[in-house]
Amino acid sequence: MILSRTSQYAIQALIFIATQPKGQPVLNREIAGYLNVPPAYLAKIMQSLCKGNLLYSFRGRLGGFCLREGAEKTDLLQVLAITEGPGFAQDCVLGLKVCSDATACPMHAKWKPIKQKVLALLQEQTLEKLARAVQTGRYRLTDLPGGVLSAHRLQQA
Amino acid sequence: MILSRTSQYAIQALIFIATQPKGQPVLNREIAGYLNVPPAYLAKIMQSLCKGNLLYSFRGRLGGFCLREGAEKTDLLQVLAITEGPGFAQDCVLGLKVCSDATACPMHAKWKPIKQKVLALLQEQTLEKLARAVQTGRYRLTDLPGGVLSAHRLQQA
DNA sequence: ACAAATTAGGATAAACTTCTCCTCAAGACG
DNA sequence: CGTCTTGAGGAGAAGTTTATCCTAATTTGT
Repeated sequence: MILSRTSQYAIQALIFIATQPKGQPVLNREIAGYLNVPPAYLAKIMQSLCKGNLLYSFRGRLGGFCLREGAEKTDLLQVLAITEGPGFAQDCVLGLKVCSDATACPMHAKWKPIKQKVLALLQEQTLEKLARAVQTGRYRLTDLPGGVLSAHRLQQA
Repeated sequence: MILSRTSQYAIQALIFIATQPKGQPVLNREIAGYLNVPPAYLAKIMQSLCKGNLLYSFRGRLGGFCLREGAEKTDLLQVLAITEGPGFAQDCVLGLKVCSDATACPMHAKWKPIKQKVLALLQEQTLEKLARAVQTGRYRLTDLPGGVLSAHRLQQA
């Protein structure tokens, strides 16, 4: 798997918030319910996204989370910097501590250009773009519910 | 990280064996020592590579592991099928259980071509090729030891 | 002031990965 | 046959990621 569960939840949550009316806080409970992920665990992730300056949080009634100003322009690489930690973009495929052009593992030369494509892709996908893609109804943010029901509904629509 | 430690050790070990004289068993101890990985853990991995039909194992004096006939042609995707399990090649970036052209996550369309490049790369790298790359001395299979010593020695040789 | 709702944060449990240790089985060699 | 060497395999320790629970702090509305 290329991304940790934490990162997957974080990305899903951020996209979901980006699809919601701007500036109106969304409850952790709502997000977790919609995404079908453990609420208490998601709460921790939301906390780290706040510390990473992507979200504002509000307590009490009318509380919840909403995107910080300009955060719709955040790209996935920035999100992953928070959830996977730095170094995510640099690790060697074979796990070598040092693997650069000067002194490399046997995969390095071939892997490098592909890794750069992956990184470029992550950088070009902003929350805004992903949210719009979901809003068209052609893409899903969550697993299919009971069965294939909703897939059929989508095709009809 | 894209590969588990187990997969990294497995690949390193296989490449190392592929650089050694063919048909002459290599000791687990030697491999672990060379790669600087925990011997007991590597032994488990070697076991699973045997069960995956990539290696033969021999017990007792003159024992050790060597590549099965034709195993030099094994590509990394085949190795990963053993160490990461099937489904490694199919997982959705966002973790959705079902994510196909018909019903996809918002990353799917962009991610698919890149994933295929990654898979193609893994498929084109065989143990044979990687072993040869290491044998030229221009690529390393292990971390630099104390300092940069061995890198210099390799360049001289 | 009080009650209700919500996030913050610490402690800890559960699950998985990585790693270790010990005993057993098998082969080589005297 | 006995001994040494090596991998096989089971049990479980250690570390990390994922998940849960409880209490405290903060905000809103009555």
